[in-house]
Amino acid sequence: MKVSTRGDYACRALLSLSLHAEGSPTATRDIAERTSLPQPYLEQILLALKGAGLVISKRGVGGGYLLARPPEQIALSEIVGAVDGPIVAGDFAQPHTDGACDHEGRCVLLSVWAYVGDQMRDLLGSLTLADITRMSKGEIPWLQ
Amino acid sequence: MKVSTRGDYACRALLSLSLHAEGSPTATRDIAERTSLPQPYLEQILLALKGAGLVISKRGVGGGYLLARPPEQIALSEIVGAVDGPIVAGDFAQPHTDGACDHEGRCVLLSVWAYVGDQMRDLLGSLTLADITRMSKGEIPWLQ
DNA sequence: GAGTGAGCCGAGCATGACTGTCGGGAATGC
DNA sequence: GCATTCCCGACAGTCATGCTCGGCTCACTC
Repeated sequence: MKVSTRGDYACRALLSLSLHAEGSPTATRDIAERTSLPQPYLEQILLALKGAGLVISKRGVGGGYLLARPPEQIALSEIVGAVDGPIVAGDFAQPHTDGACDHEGRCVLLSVWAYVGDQMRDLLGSLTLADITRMSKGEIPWLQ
Repeated sequence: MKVSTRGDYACRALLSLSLHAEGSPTATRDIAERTSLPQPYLEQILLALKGAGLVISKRGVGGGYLLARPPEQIALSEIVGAVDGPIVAGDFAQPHTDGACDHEGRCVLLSVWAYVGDQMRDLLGSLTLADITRMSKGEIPWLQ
């Protein structure tokens, strides 16, 4: 799956929250400034992240967003999945709901795409927000 | 990257060629019938595959397409790359061409997406047309 | 050399996703 | 009651995708 800019933006926003975690909420505007993302768009994204339970929000003056869990417990797969939909390698119709494969090679390839999607999900699942936070701080080397 | 229906179609077409390899070219119409893909669309795809050097064509009566190489030497990454463009996890602008990272976490995530794209390319590069041909024939088990 | 079967190729088109913007409503705290 | 901030729906512009159509070109055969 190709992660869209939404997925990238979501990760950058959460990374920003992780880098400046001080217990108090961070306003959308501040996140937008720090990451230089378009603020209204970022609002939508944060809303989706809230819906997925990755952040919690606080309204009113002094409100904003907080990570719902420690960064070690937030995988990139969750972030991307929350804003870009399920992580799959190809979104095709389900195979043979009523019988066997009707056309040459169709189902074999569907299984291949499913496998690739699984691998991708595993990979993104093994990377946590804490990991990229440490990378960002230079504490651990970047992925080569 | 999400493989589009084009990528899926391309693989199915080449799989069909691999399954019915008899030395003589196979016409687009026959491939379309066997795979039940829309023929005009399939034409475009085969043209792209030809451009990538994966198939060779023969014009005129009795013409059609042939695999340019034995199936063992055709990786899925090549097929998908030929019709869907380069296999990447996110097609964002190149980072810091003129200096350092300007915005928080941007480059770290770019490196992450690049890494994920590499992993995906490796995975698809390790699967050959011969593999899925054997899977299709039931000679080896499907990927789980 | 005329006809036929096939690949080649460009144009076009409908649909939907993606990337945002905008305006207003609702909650919270001073 | 007022400012601040999240919440939410609508909408618009652009682009990729999936696919069709028509005609050209090449090669083989009779």
